[in-house]
Amino acid sequence: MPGLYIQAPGENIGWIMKKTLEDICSKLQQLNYKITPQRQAILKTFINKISEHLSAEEVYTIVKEDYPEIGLATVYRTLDLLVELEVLMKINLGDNRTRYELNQHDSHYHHHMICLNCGRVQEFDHDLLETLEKALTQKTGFQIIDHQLKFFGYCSDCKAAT
Amino acid sequence: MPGLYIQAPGENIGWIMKKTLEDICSKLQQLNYKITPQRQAILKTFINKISEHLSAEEVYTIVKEDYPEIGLATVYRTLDLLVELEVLMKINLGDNRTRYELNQHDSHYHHHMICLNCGRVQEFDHDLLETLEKALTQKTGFQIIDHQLKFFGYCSDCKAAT
DNA sequence: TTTCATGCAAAGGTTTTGCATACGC
DNA sequence: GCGTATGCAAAACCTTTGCATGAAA
Repeated sequence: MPGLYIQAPGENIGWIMKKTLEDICSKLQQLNYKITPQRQAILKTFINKISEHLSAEEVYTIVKEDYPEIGLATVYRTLDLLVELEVLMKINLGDNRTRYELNQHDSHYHHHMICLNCGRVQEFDHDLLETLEKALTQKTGFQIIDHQLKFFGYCSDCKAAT
Repeated sequence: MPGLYIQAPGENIGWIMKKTLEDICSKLQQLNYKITPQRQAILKTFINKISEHLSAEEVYTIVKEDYPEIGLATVYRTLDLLVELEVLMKINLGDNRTRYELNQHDSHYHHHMICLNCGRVQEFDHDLLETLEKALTQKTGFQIIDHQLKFFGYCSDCKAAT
């Protein structure tokens, strides 16, 4: 079976299909974007670091290890492009900088739990929201394409420490 | 009955109790913060503009009308203080700037629907999420204090226009 | 060869900070 | 009067842009 498989964090709800580097590159190619080593290096960063929430600066630092001549502007331009192509999505964790994450079309229900004490970000996948979305569409006529859900609170470790 | 009452936007689910300026000022006073005209002016901005999502610059512009000598740094410092005191909460609408909103403890279930076409932000209150939160706490031990939920899609107007 | 992508540096925008002054209590 | 809050200006960040060069197709 083709594709990289990752396990959903937090709980054992099965396996989620992920795009490979080749899939994304052929998408770029079809749209007449060039496959440069910089773009590949940035893509690899996300594919290797799945379920992280990287800022542009963090991507820059990671990519610089393998590709020291890359410029920060290229990182920003590539991230913008990948968001445009829906390969990545922007998220915000409240620290005044945009963060990026692989856009998992297959795991649409992807939420963050942010600990107010230690700052740890956990993920949680759940499809219960589907009911809420249906009710919302019925009542308001708003057609939902995507969502972002953040829970703020205290993680089990911090709760235990008090 | 004391308190300012506002109607929940989007649908007619009743009236929600809101904090008055006096309530918040007495909270400041109790914590030994000084009641300055600048702080009052900023608070009034949020109380008068309920259900808006103001950036620091927007607050600055509005307050300047009544209080032209105010500085932008004061606005930032006051907003930080009010977030600290849980009078306001930070939200992010994806436009690279922090926005602030009255923290409605009583209407905990407060979500945003952001139109990908026209950028309109509607609000939606719903308590269905309670079930999801309970399931999440049971499974992960994460104690939820607050949440932010964003739906991205197309509002009824934009959907009709296509 | 043509066109697009890159790197650098500068500029733009938002948010924070240092410090002397002003003001609430 | 004491101690905090303010205004101003500068600095610190994050992000975008212009332009000459370099590399992909």
